[in-house]
Amino acid sequence: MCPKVTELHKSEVRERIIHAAMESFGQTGYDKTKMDDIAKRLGLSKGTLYLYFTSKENLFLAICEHNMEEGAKDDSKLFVRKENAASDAEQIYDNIRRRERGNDRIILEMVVESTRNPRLRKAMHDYRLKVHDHVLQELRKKVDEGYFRKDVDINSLAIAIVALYDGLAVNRMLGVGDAANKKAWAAMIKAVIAGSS
Amino acid sequence: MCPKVTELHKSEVRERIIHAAMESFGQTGYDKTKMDDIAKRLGLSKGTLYLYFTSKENLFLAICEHNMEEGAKDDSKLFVRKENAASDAEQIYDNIRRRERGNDRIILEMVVESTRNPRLRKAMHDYRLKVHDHVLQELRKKVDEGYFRKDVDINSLAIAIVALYDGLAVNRMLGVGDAANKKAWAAMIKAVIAGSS
Amino acid sequence: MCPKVTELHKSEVRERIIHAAMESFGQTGYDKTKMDDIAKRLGLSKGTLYLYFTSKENLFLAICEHNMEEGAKDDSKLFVRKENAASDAEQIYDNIRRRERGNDRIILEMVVESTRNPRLRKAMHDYRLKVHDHVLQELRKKVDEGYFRKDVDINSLAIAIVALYDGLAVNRMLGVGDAANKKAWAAMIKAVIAGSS
Amino acid sequence: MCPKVTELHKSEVRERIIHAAMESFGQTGYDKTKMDDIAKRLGLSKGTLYLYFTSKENLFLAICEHNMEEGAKDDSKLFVRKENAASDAEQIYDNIRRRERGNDRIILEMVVESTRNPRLRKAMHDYRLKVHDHVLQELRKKVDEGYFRKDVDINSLAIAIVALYDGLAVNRMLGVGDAANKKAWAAMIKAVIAGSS
DNA sequence: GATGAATGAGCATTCATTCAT
DNA sequence: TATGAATGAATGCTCATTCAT
Repeated sequence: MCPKVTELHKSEVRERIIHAAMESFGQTGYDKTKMDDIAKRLGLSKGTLYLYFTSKENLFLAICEHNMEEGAKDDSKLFVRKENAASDAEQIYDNIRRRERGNDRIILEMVVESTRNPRLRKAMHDYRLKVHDHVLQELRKKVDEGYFRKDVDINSLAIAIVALYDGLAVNRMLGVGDAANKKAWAAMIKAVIAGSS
Repeated sequence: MCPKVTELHKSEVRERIIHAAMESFGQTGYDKTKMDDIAKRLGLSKGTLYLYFTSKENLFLAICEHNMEEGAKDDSKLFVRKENAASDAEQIYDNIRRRERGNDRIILEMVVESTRNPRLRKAMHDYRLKVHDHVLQELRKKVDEGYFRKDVDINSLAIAIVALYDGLAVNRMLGVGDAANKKAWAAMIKAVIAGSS
Repeated sequence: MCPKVTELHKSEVRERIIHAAMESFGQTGYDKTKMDDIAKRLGLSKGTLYLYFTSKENLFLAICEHNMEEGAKDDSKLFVRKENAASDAEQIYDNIRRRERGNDRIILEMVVESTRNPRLRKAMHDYRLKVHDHVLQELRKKVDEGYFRKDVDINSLAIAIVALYDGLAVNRMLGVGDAANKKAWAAMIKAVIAGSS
Repeated sequence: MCPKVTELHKSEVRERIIHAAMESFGQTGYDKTKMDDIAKRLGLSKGTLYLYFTSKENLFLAICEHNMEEGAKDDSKLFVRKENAASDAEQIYDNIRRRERGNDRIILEMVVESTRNPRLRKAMHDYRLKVHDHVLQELRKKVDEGYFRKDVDINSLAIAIVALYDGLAVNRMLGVGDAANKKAWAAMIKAVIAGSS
């Protein structure tokens, strides 16, 4: 009778499932996570999950899309001031980290899975291009503002910066401490800025 | 009957299994790969695999160790000449790529899996440190040779360079073309060299 | 609030459910039909079905009983005139067909199910005897009227005629065209009449 | 190493599974029969069934095909002597009954299922035509031998005789005693013979 | 050593049924 | 009365692992 309440409720539950599933998939991995684990985490029954997602795979894909939508909303600045590039860089690192706290593992799984699932592959590839573009715009500003030389290949640099960030995620998963990673990020960014100015 | 022949044979078969399993795991993923797939790839029977490896998991771990031993043997140079840093960098990228041709996916899986398997985690963490160290030595030479300034944080740079490489592997898995990745690598390395000299 | 209206309404809805269920069961089969399918067919909710029938099985049994009540009401003539037995027979075939249009499948299911459900078994067995009896009365008239010889085993003939009709239903389900079935019916009846006169 | 032994064994097990499944499906019905029931009946594990049949449905179809092959092998005479048509007919009824002892239910299920499964539908329709043809040949002989009049529509009669038999199977399932069915069959056949001579 | 038939625990998914609203 | 979200028992199917040959 009151569609709004129902709709609200439905999308709330959907959201809750996505979050629980993200945690489960993140901790246990996609294949080893049982639908029942996710349900129990929520105090729901297995059957309920299937009211919201038609299959385990679709639940996973929904998570991927959710993650990417969250990411796409984000248009935070990358560089702030030239003057103190290093501490600026560290802050950027912290910002990105904070946004995706705890998602490292599931993102890696998404990457691996995307090599086998065309739908996911397209979504992630598109998103990747979007991220590249976002960084590229930031770099372009640096060029426009005269901080970077005009002959710098900012396109390639954008790709590399994103890759650097991803690589540090790999490091974290391998047990490399976050302090060391942050320093590595800052050192690299600093060197790049120095080399590009 | 000659034990040496038998031993030789055993380790040859072991090796073959490892390679077949690497291909299967790489293409299909650890969980989705069936022991039977690997056996068929070799023209062997499932049962035979269990004569060489006590479980699927141990086969996977053997692959990880194998990969890391292969990597550890490698002591190729990273930087050659300062003069043409960019093309030098491109060549390095190609060299690494050639060594691990097709292993991207399985390495990512190894990373993910390592977050859940202590034994694998330790092995990979140790290996990672070894790789960092290898790059660090190369950078130290640059400092010693006077190409890099002494105040450069080569430790962090080493970590970042390795991360950059890993991040480009992620890129490749997401469908970013290898040419773009190579350019990104070269641009970054070039900028770092410029900024560190 | 007027109980009569409510009662009327209740039995109307009950009737509608029975019809929708008959269609669903007929098309999809008892086991493969979901309560939800029936509900949707009626624009009702699943829960409502349970206000009228305590279980899927009871709904099915209600259908069976409904079908048999409908059949029991029927006291149409079987034979009309001796003179034109064949066309008479064809007309009879058409009449029966018209009465149970589209119910072939569900009746077969009812038969099969009756072998497992005592309550249904009894109901259908009783009904069968009633049908046999109905045909028997018709045959008896023929004997009385002198069309059939007195030594004819009309009891067995009645059973056989009903069986013949059922067997043609099986034929229809197997894709034997209705024209061929009708001709078969007519030929048999004609031969029987000829042989019994 | 010894394919014959293996092949023999495999087809023996296949056969055993088919028989066990026929019993289970016959007793419990297709949908209500669990793969586990069939396995237990054989002292096998569920998994083994799947070594021989890729799915429950395919096992069912294999049974159908098996039944029809068995039926197709059969080329027993229908009519023997004109002189004592009735007892002859009773013997025929017994013969058919003996051949398919206990298969009534599963055959009915096959009929019902065939209306939903194209592959099964075609197989059963083809088989039905074969049976019609078989009876037709027998009737043709009667015409040739001069027992039946030439103007008898033996084609339709063939269809009707087969239908009559099927209808009696329905009777049996509804609890009509076999003695009564046999008498019905004999009475009808006798009347037909009388009416066709 | 090698095989591959057999196993059975494990899991995704379905759906009749319930019940709070 | 009617709803439909939630339930959870039920079941088809998979696949790592074992073991008799």
